[in-house]
Formats: sequence, structure tokens, C-alpha cells
Amino acid sequence: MSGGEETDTAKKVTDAALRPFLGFNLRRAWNVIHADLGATLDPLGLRMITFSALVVIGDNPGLSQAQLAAALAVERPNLVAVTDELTRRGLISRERVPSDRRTYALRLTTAGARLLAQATEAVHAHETSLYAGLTGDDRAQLLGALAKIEATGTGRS
Amino acid sequence: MSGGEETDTAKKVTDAALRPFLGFNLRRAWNVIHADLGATLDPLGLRMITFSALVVIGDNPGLSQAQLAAALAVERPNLVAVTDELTRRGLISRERVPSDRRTYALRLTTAGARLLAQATEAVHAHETSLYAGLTGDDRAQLLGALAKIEATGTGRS
DNA sequence: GAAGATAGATACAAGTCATAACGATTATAC
DNA sequence: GTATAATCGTTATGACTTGTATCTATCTTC
Repeated sequence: MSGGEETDTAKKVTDAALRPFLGFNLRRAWNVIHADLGATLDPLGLRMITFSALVVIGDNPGLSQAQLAAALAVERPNLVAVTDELTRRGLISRERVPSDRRTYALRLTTAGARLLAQATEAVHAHETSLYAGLTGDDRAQLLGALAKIEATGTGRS
Repeated sequence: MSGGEETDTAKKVTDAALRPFLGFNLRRAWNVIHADLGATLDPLGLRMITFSALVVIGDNPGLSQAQLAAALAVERPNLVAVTDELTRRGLISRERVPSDRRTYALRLTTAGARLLAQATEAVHAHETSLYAGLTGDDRAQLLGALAKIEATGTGRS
């Protein structure tokens, strides 16, 4: 009964059937980027979340942890370990705010700003290398398409 | 003493500083797709990994679990729970292969093929809705760009 | 036939992420 | 002005995903 539809004749097993789905291509690309970005940040003692936190704090000095959590799209409890680590390493300062003693004002220290500059340079090199196959227009279009998808999805949650 | 560089004057805290990084846009888009795709598959009792497995099995009947793992880019141990679940639900069959009694030949059952058809339709609807802001050309370009990134990254690991 | 490689499975660890709940503090209602 | 609700940072906890090491059974190679 087992006719000729079998795979036993050394037919290549592929993920071709998944390729039409944009979601899976996105996941694969993300896997690649995640791995490469992790390897880029690891020598600096940073992870994606800590690097992102440094970037946002550097761009918004004095912000609170709740504001940082919102900007990073993570829940507040998950930021505690991040700010703890960055504070312990002397990369950010946490000063109490007189006007609202519940919150901390987060700022980069000199060491934090220095490490952020290093890391930013490394990440830019990583991106340049990883997106070597794309023209500037390609990258811009990719950015635009991703932003549109994000906007469509978050807009109807 | 607290001069004018503070954020306390209701300055908007944004992730604008992260936006130039393609990696972060990709991550945000992936988060959106992941959430929406999960919600799409949940009513059918499927997760992304089980849906992907059904797709690949349907396209490569008789393949082994190791081949499936390679096609899905996951480690073999992580597939055991998947094939167990699919078998228990009667969606795939696991037949021993006479020529190599170590391996199982995986195939969709009738119920599995039916559920896969349902799920595929649901996922296509999900994609159509989520990528509503993109033209066909945009989608094709996006697919191409993602594939190039994946190829660049995997080609040098 | 012996040594090594492979398939599937088990156990385990690490990392990410969300939810619930709590004390301290601030804002709002009456 | 006091009581109630809401917010900030925090702790504890659990769900989920994914990788590594190891085991037995089987196949391949010499």
C-alpha cells in the first residue's frame, strides 16, 4: 500500500513549506541577529536588555524605572535585576527624587557613558557586517516595513 | 543646583534612541507577530513549534525526527515533547522503519492533515491582517531582506 | 566481531518573561 | 482632613523556551 509518495528515497528534507510564511522568516532572521548581537555584547559584559537600558537612559537622563520599563516594553519587575546590575557595576546612578520619594532618577555615570559609547560602536559594526547584503535603500525599506507591522499589531491589541 | 538637563519637566521618554538599530525593530516586530500568531494558533490547540512541525511533516512525509529537528532548527531533545504531543492527539503517526529500527517515520494522520489545513488557513488570515499596511512588493522585499540577513549570519557561524 | 557514530529519549540547567502581592509614598475623593 | 485609591520599586513565584550531557538501542565501518 505504501506507494511512491515516500521520502525514503533520499529526498531532501527542507523547510521550504515554511518559507512562504513571513513570520517564520522573521523568526529565523531574528535568531541569527540575536546570536550575533549576543556575541558582540558579551565581551563588554552586556546583554541586549542591559545595552538597551543604557541607550534609553543615555537618551533620557533622569527617567524613572517605570518609564524605562515602558520604553523597553518589559514589565517592571524584570527591570529590577537590570538596574541592580548596572548600579553595582557603577554604570548608572540611582538618585532619589525629592519631589517624589517613590521614584529613582536614573543617569549614566562617566563609566556608563564610556561603556555605552564602546558598545554602540561594536553594535554598529555588528549591524554593518550582518546587513552587508543589503543596500541602504533595502535597509530603509526593511526598517519601514518592520515599523508598519509593529504599528499594525500594537494598534489593535 | 539641578539645572536644565533634567527630565522632570514632563519630557517624553521614548525609545527613539533604539530605533536606528535594525535589530531592535526586528525584535519588536517579532514580539508583535509572536503574540498574534500565538493567539491565532491557540484556539486550535497548537503552538508555533507544533504548527511548524505539522507543516514540515506534511511536506516531507516519512521523515525522521532528526530530519525534522534539522528542518526546524531546534535540538533533538526539544522535539520529543512535540512529537509526543502530536502523537498523543492522533495528529501524526510514528511508524518504525524496517531498514533502520532506530528511527521513526513521521506522517500526518487524516486528523492531522485536516487540522493542518485549518491552521494554515488561520495563519494566512493572521498574516494578511497583520501585514495589511504592506503592498505585495513590500512583502516580497521584506522576505528577501530577511533571507539575506539569515544567509549572511548563518554563513559565517 | 569490536569501535565508533547515530536515533530517540531522559534529566537537568539556564535564560526570558509575566503575574501576584507587599511596603512606602503620592494623589484623589468626600 | 482623613479615608480611599493609585503608583513606584521590590520580592517571590511560575510558565515557557531552549541547550547540554548522558543513556540505551541500533547501525556502520574496519
